[in-house]
Amino acid sequence: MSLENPKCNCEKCELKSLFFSNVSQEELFNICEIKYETEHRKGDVIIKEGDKINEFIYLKQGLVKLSKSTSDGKDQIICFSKPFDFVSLLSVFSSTNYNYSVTAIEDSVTCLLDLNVVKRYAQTNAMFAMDLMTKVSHVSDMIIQENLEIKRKHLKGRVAHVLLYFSEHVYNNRTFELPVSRREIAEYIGMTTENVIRTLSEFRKDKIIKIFGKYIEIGDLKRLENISEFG
Amino acid sequence: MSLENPKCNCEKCELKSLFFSNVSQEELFNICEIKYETEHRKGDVIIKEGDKINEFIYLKQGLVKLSKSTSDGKDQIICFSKPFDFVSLLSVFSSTNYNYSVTAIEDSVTCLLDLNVVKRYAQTNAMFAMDLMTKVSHVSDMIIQENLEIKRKHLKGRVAHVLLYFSEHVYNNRTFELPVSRREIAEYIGMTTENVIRTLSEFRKDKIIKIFGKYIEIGDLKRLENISEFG
DNA sequence: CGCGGCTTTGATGTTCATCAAGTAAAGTGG
DNA sequence: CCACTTTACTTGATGAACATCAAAGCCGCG
Repeated sequence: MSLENPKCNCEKCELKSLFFSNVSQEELFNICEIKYETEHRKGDVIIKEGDKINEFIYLKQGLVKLSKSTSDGKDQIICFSKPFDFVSLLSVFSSTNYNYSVTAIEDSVTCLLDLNVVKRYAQTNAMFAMDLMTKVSHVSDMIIQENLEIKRKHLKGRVAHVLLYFSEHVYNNRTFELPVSRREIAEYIGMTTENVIRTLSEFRKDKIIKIFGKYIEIGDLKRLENISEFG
Repeated sequence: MSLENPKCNCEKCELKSLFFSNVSQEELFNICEIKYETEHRKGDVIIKEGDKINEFIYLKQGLVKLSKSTSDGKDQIICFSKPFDFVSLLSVFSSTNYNYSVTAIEDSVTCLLDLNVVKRYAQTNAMFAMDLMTKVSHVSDMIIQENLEIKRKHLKGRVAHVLLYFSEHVYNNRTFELPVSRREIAEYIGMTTENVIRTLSEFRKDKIIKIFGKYIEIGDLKRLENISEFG
């Protein structure tokens, strides 16, 4: 183990403060020693549904989608995930194989650790295990809440919800570039592509949003929030 | 601490083998010392949405539903839970308050442990923490998978799915008593009560099931499975 | 340049929610 | 125990929401 290992800059990584806070400097070095940082272009598949889980992957930079393909060849999008939402965490401790795919929807950087090493540390360092659990629990909860929220809304409310999600939760901006296609929005909210497009056009006609291809500008935030809540 | 404590029969409890396997006999006695076993009648609310989380509750016997009420006063059912599916586990490690309610849909028995004590053990016993995490992770995964499954189906497929769920997953029998009302099925699959009833009636007319009030007998399993998969 | 995928709009039909109205069952208070 | 109220269940009629089908324009890419 070399302290000069160029890969080994984890002690500066934001990850440390998030869930390695109970891992000693020395342990961290050991974990870093076997880590791989990988860059992914928009569209790259990072994890393929069905693959064996051998690693502990987390998203350092970018944006990804979790999805699952149905028996009739279509895709369902489970959620979108930002850095530190630990995309690979979900099945990691309960399955041997991934039961969904992870795809970059923006250029992204992942950090890959050997799962067995992480597990070994978790089995000996209880505080670390607890931090992991809190994270797993929180991420799962978010997904379940979000799904309930979408489920109770109609088409317009769902589309409005997604726009607000990207605007507020991902980009913190009234103007942003949609990282997903209309079809992907449809796959996320469980409606057809055509109806997503029709709804966006309608919002545009009603001057609630402006559309420039992939770019969206929210013009009337209150109305959009109202549609999301009651529409 | 008394070994003759009448409450203290945890060492015989099935729970032990499930996720206290890495807890020593002595630790188990300490945990048992502060446990409360409670009986609930069908319909009783065990956990109320919004309540502070002070305890670690698990289902020892019976059947419950997890639900959440929407802003417009209706209910959404998140999942049904059998013993050892650890109903209170979900939010316990990520929130201070429950964000759903738990209600007995059959006469049930819960076991209540002090959350702080459980947490304290988890923070010192890494193997115990890992077992907990595996459980949390697995339960969450099941809920997410199940929701995706329902989402991709139409009315008939969803109703068929629910019938098969109770028949195969809960009762292991072609004949069973529905533990939920038609309205609750509707709240679970995200359709209206009327349409759930209509679909059940249709299945009856097509001789796929027999209905005697709450009792259901699956007559044509293959057709029901087919409807669940493709209908 | 042409191909495939993404986007858009319109027309049409299906699926489902809503409204209405009635029966059955189950709980409630005298 | 019975009248009363409420809740669950059931069916039909109607209209709204949404999927499907079709056709055309657009854009990026080999």
